[in-house]
Amino acid sequence: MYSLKVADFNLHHTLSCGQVFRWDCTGGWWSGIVSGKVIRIAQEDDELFVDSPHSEALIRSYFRLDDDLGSIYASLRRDAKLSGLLDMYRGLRLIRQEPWECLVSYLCSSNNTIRNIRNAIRNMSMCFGAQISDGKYAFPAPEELARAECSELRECRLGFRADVVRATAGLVAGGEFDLEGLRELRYEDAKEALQSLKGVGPKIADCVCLFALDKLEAFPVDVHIERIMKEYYSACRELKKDAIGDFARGYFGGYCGYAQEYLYFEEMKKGKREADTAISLAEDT
DNA sequence: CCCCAGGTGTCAG
DNA sequence: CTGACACATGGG
Repeated sequence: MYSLKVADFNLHHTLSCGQVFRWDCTGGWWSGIVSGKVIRIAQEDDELFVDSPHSEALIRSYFRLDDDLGSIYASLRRDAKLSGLLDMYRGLRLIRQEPWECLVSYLCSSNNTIRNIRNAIRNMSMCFGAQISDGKYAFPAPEELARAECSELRECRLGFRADVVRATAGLVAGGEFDLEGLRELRYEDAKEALQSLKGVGPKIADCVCLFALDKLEAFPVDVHIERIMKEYYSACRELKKDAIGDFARGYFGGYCGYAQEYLYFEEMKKGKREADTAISLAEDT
């Protein structure tokens, strides 16, 4: 167990905003699995308490604690809407995910719910990943998923996504697709390369670029982002998803990926508030 | 039994 | 190039 001082960091926002799928919070402590090792972590004010075999350097890299949020915020304050979100969710940071787990996670995201995505990832890890400790499993390597039968992946509740996950695992395990190498490419080239994979379109490619490949100018546009962008920015009213991403890059600039995360978190919380309201209204009747 | 969920591939027009 | 539709699975 060790601690480290942090500034402009909010652990809870960072892990709750929907960018990662394998973290859980109990009693103020978050626990997750990164690079095959368990991390337990908690925050009190500007101090982070870490219980993990991972080094402090790994933790700092994973949570992007070296990003200068002050200057990123300054570059994003283009309007009152986003500016309000930056203040409301101050300290929310992008996470530097592992490319392979990130790619598979978002392959599972198409036409799916967060809950089902989390279950599929947990099932795959239990079936094909190395056991770390009681009930804890590493995310399976490409070779491990490449060895899986599609029927076994179906049993992990991947649904129609089983085929593309297995095919992608085969390409990455066989060295035919150099996922790690994409980090060296420009954003546009990395995105194009990802889209050559079956099951990867513009949205999933942008997620991998942003969450795992350090392409902070990526702006994934899903149905939620499309909705909130059209609500906040009249220029987006008539635009399609791809054009909304281009608009965001031009409007917010090179750190628009950070803007996307705040907008997504807000839209997610708004949806949850509406659902809670609907429940309480139903209880009233 | 309807609809929807961090989309994408396919196939008419 | 554009729009409609299917796709497994779980939940409202």
